[in-house]
Amino acid sequence: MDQLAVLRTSTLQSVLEKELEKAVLSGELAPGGHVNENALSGRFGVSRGPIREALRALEAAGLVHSIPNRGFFVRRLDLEEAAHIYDVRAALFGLAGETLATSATQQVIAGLNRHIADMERAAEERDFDAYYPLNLAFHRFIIESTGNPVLADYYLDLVKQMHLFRARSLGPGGGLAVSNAEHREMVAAVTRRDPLASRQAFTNHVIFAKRRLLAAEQTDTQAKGAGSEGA
Amino acid sequence: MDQLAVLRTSTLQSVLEKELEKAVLSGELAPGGHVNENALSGRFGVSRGPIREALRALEAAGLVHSIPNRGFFVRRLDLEEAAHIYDVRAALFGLAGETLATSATQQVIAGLNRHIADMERAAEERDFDAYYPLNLAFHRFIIESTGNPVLADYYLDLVKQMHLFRARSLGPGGGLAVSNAEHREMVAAVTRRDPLASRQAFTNHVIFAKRRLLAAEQTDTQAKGAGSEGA
DNA sequence: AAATTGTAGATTGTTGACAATCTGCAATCT
DNA sequence: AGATTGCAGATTGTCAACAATCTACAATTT
Repeated sequence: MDQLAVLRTSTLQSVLEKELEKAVLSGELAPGGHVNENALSGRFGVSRGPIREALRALEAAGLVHSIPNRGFFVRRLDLEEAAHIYDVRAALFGLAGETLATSATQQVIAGLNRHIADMERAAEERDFDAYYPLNLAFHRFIIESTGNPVLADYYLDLVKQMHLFRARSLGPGGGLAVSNAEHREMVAAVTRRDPLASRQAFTNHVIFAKRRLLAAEQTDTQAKGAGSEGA
Repeated sequence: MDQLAVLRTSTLQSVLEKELEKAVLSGELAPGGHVNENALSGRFGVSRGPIREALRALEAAGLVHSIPNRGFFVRRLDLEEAAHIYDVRAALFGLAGETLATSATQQVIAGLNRHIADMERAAEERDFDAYYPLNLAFHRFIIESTGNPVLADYYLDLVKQMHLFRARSLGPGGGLAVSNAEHREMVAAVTRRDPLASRQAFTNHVIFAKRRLLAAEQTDTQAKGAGSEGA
């Protein structure tokens, strides 16, 4: 029974798309780099047709772009584009906050608190490797709890695109404890059933992340050449 | 010189995509209907390969969807999906309003007023056929004046998807004078350089349109239920 | 007569091949 | 020497054909 459902959704096309997306997001296909159709064709054991279809889909998702007669290239984000993405993300996340404050079930609120507890534990233990995926899961849980698939699709798309930015500045160096304080304020507003405050808290959470990125980038370009950050 | 630039961007792929999009949005390919690849192949004089690539792009844009071994179908929106789209559109339009209030040049503000004047003239003359494209142009001008291409892309995409909703309820019957009052409030807030009020006015403009649609749909289904209930 | 099975036609999914274009390098010219 | 031209290899854009799958209708069975 389950196998049938899997087969019906897990078609070659969707598998290819996921696989190519993984290759792009993992950095295996370097940002700005050229995508060789033949190489992919050989690697996945399919002809170029399906590969090109999958690449068209990734193009629409903003992960690659194509130049006529030159082929596909992995998209590379500069700081300006990253800032634009953050602004749109902030607006969408604000909508998520407003929506949750008006319509979240007790179950969802419990879920939010559970996620926060997980993250706080990781933060206390200084477990940076664990924190990042937890944070991602938290955002994903939020956006999918809104019950608005359009919102979820667009938001997750933006998060994906963000991975194409050269520096992952928001990673370990970012504000870990800061972030958690923001998280608590978000959940508090939702629990309080205050749509306006919730929207603001959710929007701010992304805007603050944007500012942290811009600030880090600023100091980075000032001291260009010195990558003294502990990797 | 200009010709070269045209050739460089106007590739077969992009032309096909635009042409297919037009066919979908004009209703020539009926919502919910099956898309026959062979027919399109013959009609445009190209093989199925490029057609399928273009369809994959339209799929990512939410205009068609595919079912394995059955092919592509023109997407059909139900009321719930339309409502979700409106909510996201409202959030994005709100961001546009906030952005314009903080960073619009005098030139942009002049442009806004010019658009509004055009629409008011059409409204006074009860020229409904002229009003609709003017309104579209107004929205397009706004979203492109923000200087945020990510925002513009996503917003225009949502507007496109909206065309797939069965009823164009917001057309002539909608609030024409009402809409214009909202427009004036939007531009006033931008001119006043009030980001908060501007965001609210822009968001409301879309939310009110959503409510008008829902209300129209409500009375529509009531009337249907009272009458003959067959199809 | 209703349901089931089988078959023919149509449609999609995928492939391999060919023409057009681009890239990099060597040979040529000023 | 430096710049230009021409060629060879690689890569993309497109096509036509084949296999797999689906749909619709007729024949068969109960």
